[in-house]
Amino acid sequence: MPDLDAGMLVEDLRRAGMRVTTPRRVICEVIAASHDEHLTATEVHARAEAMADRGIDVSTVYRTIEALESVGRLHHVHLGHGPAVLHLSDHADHHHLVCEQCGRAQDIPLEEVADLVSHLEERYDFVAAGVHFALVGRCVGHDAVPGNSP
Amino acid sequence: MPDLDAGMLVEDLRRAGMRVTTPRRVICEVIAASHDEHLTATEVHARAEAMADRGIDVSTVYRTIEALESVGRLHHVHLGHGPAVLHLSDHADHHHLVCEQCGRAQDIPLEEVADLVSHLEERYDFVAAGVHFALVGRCVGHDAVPGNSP
DNA sequence: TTATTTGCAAATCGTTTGCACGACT
DNA sequence: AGTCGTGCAAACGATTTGCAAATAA
Repeated sequence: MPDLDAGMLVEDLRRAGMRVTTPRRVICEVIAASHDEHLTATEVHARAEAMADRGIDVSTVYRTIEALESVGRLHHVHLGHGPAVLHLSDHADHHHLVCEQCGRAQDIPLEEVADLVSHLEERYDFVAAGVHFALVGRCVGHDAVPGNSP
Repeated sequence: MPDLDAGMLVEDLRRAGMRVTTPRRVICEVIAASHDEHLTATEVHARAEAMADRGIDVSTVYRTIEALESVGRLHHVHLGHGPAVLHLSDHADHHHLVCEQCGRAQDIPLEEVADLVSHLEERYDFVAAGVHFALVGRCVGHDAVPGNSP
């Protein structure tokens, strides 16, 4: 099941004239299997190394991510502080509520913000990128008066 | 005119039991004078050094930013890729449209998103932090079909 | 005086790059 | 065969930290 998607990613690379190598295949596998998780490059790297017999370099992961992005299959977003997280374009059916305390990102469906986004695009001559929307705050568990941090 | 705000920042630090030093005074000066610009820590550092007679270390800038944040006077947000940008809390009357091409951030007034935000807060048990809202995309000049980057 | 801050230098984290070797097509 | 991708190591920018000397309270 995850294999199907990985194949599509790989195909897209090939179609774009790029080469299909073992590291790339593995990385596509990992990314395809992640579905709507919010993996970071480092996490992809870890899983790829775990999955492959041979070691894979982080730079290769970044370069493959770049390749997949150039083909329009993938996006990376900087939610809140930490590292960037990846999203498959076809899973880009949500936005994020990011907790600045625990860093967790809760997904919110597209429709919730669709009206606002199209309004803003029209009003400000702007083209929103798929998943690149984040509202930062605190989830209830971490609710606190701003400025009263421990 | 910028002096007034700087004084308030400094006062808040003092009130919180923190010490008021020359570097801090200068940094507050710079931040207060920046109003609704989106300064990065590095830019604050540059301006502070330019303004002071003595050199000021970046780490001092970061620590002062942290101090001002702990007092609730300041926030820093990661808009798009690059470094974090600062916002005075009382200038937190806007959100951002961030162009992923040129990195520029256009302000959008609070009211534009107020309804959505309160809706999301209610629906998802979430407390939004003032300015921490960013919609990433491309401004018209940089409009392009995703995946067709040069 | 005495706890805080400072500056400096070094460490960290995420990401990028140069380069010679190895592998797709 | 020739180009493109790889690993490695080193460079990078942003941010953080340890520590001894300087300073506000």
